[in-house]
Amino acid sequence: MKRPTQADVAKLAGVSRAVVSHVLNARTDGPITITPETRRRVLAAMEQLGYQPDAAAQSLRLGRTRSVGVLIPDAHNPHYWQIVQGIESEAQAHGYDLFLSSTSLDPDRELAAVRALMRGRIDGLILLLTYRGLLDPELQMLVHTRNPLVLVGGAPRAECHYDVVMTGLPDGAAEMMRHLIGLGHRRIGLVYGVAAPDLGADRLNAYLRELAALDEAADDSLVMRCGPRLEDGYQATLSLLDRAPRPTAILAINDYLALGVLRACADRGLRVPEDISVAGFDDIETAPYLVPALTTVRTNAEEMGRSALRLLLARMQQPDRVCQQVYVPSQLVVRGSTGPATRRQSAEVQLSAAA
Amino acid sequence: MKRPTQADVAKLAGVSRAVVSHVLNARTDGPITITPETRRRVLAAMEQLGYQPDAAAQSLRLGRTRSVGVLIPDAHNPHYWQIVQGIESEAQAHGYDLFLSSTSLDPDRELAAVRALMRGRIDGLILLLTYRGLLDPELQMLVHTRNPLVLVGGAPRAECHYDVVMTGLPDGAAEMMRHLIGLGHRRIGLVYGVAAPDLGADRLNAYLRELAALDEAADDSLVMRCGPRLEDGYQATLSLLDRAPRPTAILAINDYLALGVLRACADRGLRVPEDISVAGFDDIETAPYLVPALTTVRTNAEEMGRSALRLLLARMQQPDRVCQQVYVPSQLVVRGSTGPATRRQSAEVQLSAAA
DNA sequence: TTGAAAGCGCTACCAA
DNA sequence: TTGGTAGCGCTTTCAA
Repeated sequence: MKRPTQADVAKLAGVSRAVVSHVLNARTDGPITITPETRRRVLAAMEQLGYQPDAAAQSLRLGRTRSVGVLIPDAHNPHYWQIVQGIESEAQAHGYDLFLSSTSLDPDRELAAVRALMRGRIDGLILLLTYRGLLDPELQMLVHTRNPLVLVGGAPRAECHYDVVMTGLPDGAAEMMRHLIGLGHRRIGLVYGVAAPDLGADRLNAYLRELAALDEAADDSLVMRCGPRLEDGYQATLSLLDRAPRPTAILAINDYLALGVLRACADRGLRVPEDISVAGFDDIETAPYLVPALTTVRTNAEEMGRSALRLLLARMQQPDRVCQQVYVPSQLVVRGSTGPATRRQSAEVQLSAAA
Repeated sequence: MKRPTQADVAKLAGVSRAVVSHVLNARTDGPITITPETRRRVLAAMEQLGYQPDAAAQSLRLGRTRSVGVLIPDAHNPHYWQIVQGIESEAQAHGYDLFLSSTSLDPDRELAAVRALMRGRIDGLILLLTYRGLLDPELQMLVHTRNPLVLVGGAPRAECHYDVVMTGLPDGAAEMMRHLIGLGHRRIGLVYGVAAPDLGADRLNAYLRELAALDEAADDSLVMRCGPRLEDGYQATLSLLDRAPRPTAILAINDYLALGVLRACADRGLRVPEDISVAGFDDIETAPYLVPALTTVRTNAEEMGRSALRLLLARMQQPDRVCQQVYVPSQLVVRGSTGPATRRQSAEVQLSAAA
């Protein structure tokens, strides 16, 4: 009841194991030639036995596994799943399998994934976002030992130590701020719900810069730092809404948290966008179907995933090539959740402040 | 610049390769004993060289990989990701890695995953939902060749050929129907958006049964069959809403599609739940944060995932054990998206029918 | 208490 | 055109 091996196939077909291997790998390019008849017999024998080459033996022999690992930081946010999907489809297209591991920014889990790489379990690793636990020195060590590695979503940096897929979020966030400011919003809250302090730095910086461009004295008092869970975003928004004067617009660090923001606004009896504007980042698949449809910055998650895998494959084929930073642009998508800051809205704010 | 092997460690520590292996596997149970001093030297050598055992060699030798595969049918629906998360966390807890593959019910991709199992790439396979491509005979063949296999979400069946995690959706769907009927709804639409005809059979049957209990002459004219995409659900709902008389409630086959339903209602100017009630299935994480919060049937996705992995592990340890069907109960969760079918609502229906 | 060696299944080099 | 065979890195049995 054991799995059949090449030897079994060879015996049944009346040839040597080497021939079976050659037939299997279609080694007709070099000096090897197999009689069509022999070939047919071998294939028939494989079919009859239900033979499948053993992956472990192949990996051991060839020194590669045809599989890549992916590490995601937050298994709840659908945005990451979208990136994984891009990676997965591209991997499948190239005949690679995907190892998936989720860390909640847990250094132990990250280390486990890195070890999987170093144990030859996977041929390369894709990290979504930058990690606290996996600091630059460790990453550089990996690269130094010539382990293929791609970072997705890292900020662009002067020195390039490993391949990176960058988002256009910094530009997109600036565009978003100008959109809101253009609508007359001045008190714009930011629900900064991230698992690690600098995971949304790109958007935070754009937010602060655009506000400062408007008013030298702008501060970050409307930035609500909170955790990455939906409930965190919800609670953060509630306390933002209870400020006086109340913000006229709220920006969530991503679309996922924007759901919590919308809920909080509803619970305070505020209509979106008439009473308050709400927007997010990522353009998750459900964003256009929300009521109201969510204004956001599209980051093209699937494309990022595909780019990451392509980068990884290129690195695997050519370990010494100069490292690359691929830029996947983002763009503002205006939908129904943002609208003008009206006079009436300001009046309401005065009232609630007085109350 | 190659990875260090046990031989390198042995040489550096001045012992034989066998000793390294023993130290590595903490083989202190049997007749083997290693001097603490030797042990220390070996560990130091491993540390110094950054030694990691080679996974392929271990798999080849041991005949197992400590990894399991998961096949998901629809990478868009967040419900499946929730199940994957449950599988992943349980797998991690048991030291197993996870191979992920998504098929859009594509038989080729399913076959590829099954082959991965048969090639010894993974120790076991978890299939989310039943498949068109992978019909019973094939599955039984797999089981017959003693390949560990678990199905998640299959309907309960009399003969049990493989381990299954069942949902309580049939009961939950009946409960949901009684909830709507109790609110006075009679014309209840069903947006049946599935990738394969019978993937929602449990809910469809409950729907039809409860309607028939109410009115012998009930038919399925309010069942809108459509694809599994958000846009499909949206379009299906639009045509449902344009019926006269219009349904007073719409049930989506899952929460994901319910988003499309909510959007369609909004686009037709209908308020939920005042003008029309909407509900779904699964209780995806965002369901309580939608506006209005979604009434649904909770299926406990993470628990299903964890159960599936436990079942798989048990099967792997004991290939001959009698096959099991684990039941993960579901329960109705009433939130804001469902409300009474009011008289006014009926009047409106008349009006729109007349118009 | 430690070492030698077989062999897991495969690929690829070399000889015939 | 086909067959013999070394060896990938590891575990484990047996001998010393």
